[in-house]
Amino acid sequence: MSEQNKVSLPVIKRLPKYYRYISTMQKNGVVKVSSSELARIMGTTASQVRQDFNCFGGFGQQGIGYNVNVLLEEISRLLFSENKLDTILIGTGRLGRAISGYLTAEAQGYRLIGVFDKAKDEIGQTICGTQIRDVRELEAFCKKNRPQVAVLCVPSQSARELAPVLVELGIQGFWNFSHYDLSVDYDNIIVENVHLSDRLMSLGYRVRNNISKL
Amino acid sequence: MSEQNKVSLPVIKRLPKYYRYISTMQKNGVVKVSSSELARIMGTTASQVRQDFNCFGGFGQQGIGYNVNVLLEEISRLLFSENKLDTILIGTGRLGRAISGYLTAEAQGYRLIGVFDKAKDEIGQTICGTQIRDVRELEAFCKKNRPQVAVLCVPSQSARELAPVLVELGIQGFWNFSHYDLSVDYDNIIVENVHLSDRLMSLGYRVRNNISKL
DNA sequence: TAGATTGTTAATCGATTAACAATC
DNA sequence: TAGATTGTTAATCGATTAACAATC
Repeated sequence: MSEQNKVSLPVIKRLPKYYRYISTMQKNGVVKVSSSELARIMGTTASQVRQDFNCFGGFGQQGIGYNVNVLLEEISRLLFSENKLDTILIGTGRLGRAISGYLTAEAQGYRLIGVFDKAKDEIGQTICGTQIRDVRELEAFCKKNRPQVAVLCVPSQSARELAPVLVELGIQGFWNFSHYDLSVDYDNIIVENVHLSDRLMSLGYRVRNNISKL
Repeated sequence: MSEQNKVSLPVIKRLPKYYRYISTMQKNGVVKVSSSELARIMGTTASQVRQDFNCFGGFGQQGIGYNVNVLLEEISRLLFSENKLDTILIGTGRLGRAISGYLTAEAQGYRLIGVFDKAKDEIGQTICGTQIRDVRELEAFCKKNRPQVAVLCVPSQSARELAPVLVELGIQGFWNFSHYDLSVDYDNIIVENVHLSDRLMSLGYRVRNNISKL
């Protein structure tokens, strides 16, 4: 995979956006699109569109443009995969429940195989068809089922305690909703942080100071 | 406020992180910190810390470092404000409920003044002490109460329909959980997008291609 | 062939990092 | 005064944008 070295994080983070827009186009029966048209719709530049696609070898035809079906197929191939990522979720509070619903019902490329909490009254309940397990079973469960991804919907102190255990158990990627910054303490793991409170704070700053331009 | 022009978006997005770390320090009784120590703890560089703080005029003392109390006070002053932002939330599905709980209980600087849904069986229910209103009352409610921020926890089609109405009603900032890209269609509004599915897709790409480094 | 549009190289822009003078 | 550490200017780095040759 010499592919990956050329691809910067900003490009990777834009892939889902391309996926969204191109999916819609396909649904609407659009057959072909040029980089400039796509850029116009997405609010970016034609240069960026072409640069981005060329990180992965280039999906277009000179003089013609991009075939929507081909484009969607290539981007789907990049983002998804036949072998889904086995995923566990820890913390079944309101947010945890919302996220497990999403993971079960909508998320492509993931399979939610276990849900954990430490609260006695949560354990045993079923959410989205999965029974909530005692977090004390986590280690045994992971050793047996080898999940690759962990979703953390717990307070930051719990996240801090869970992190070394989960890393040790072979978790490669974290979807982190806690305030704890995993990436500061661990180098070789992959983390997507969703620090909701951070986003809300910077929104507030921007609203009060009227900073709209990205 | 000549302050604001010098401050780039990356800096603004880092403010909450500073706030988190410095709050913890204060709780732990730390009195003084240097840019290099703070950088070490936060996983960044001393240069960046000093540059960031100096966007706002500089909070430190040459030769000494930064006083934790002063630092926290200054950053709090930037992020929060005595006059809270009046906020409405639309969409009371699982995610909407989780977010309204968060807005009511934990979020600083915001006041949740209205919650809306279109489903008959949701309307009239109470979540976190707020009664769910019919989305058809939205216009009248906004004209009367003038909220500044709207939280969108609805599907993208609903978001697309709501956006022009809300902008017209004077909403300045959006916390957008839908897949619809508000910022493409509207220029002068402030949007914090939380595209959960996007983040999950890019996490998957990174896990499968083992791209950990930020 | 002429027009269109990509793939790719070059130029620009902005953010991060390094260096250092100011000063506590 | 010497040591430490900021504030601030300069250098570097990386990402975005522009330009253009290749080619359908």
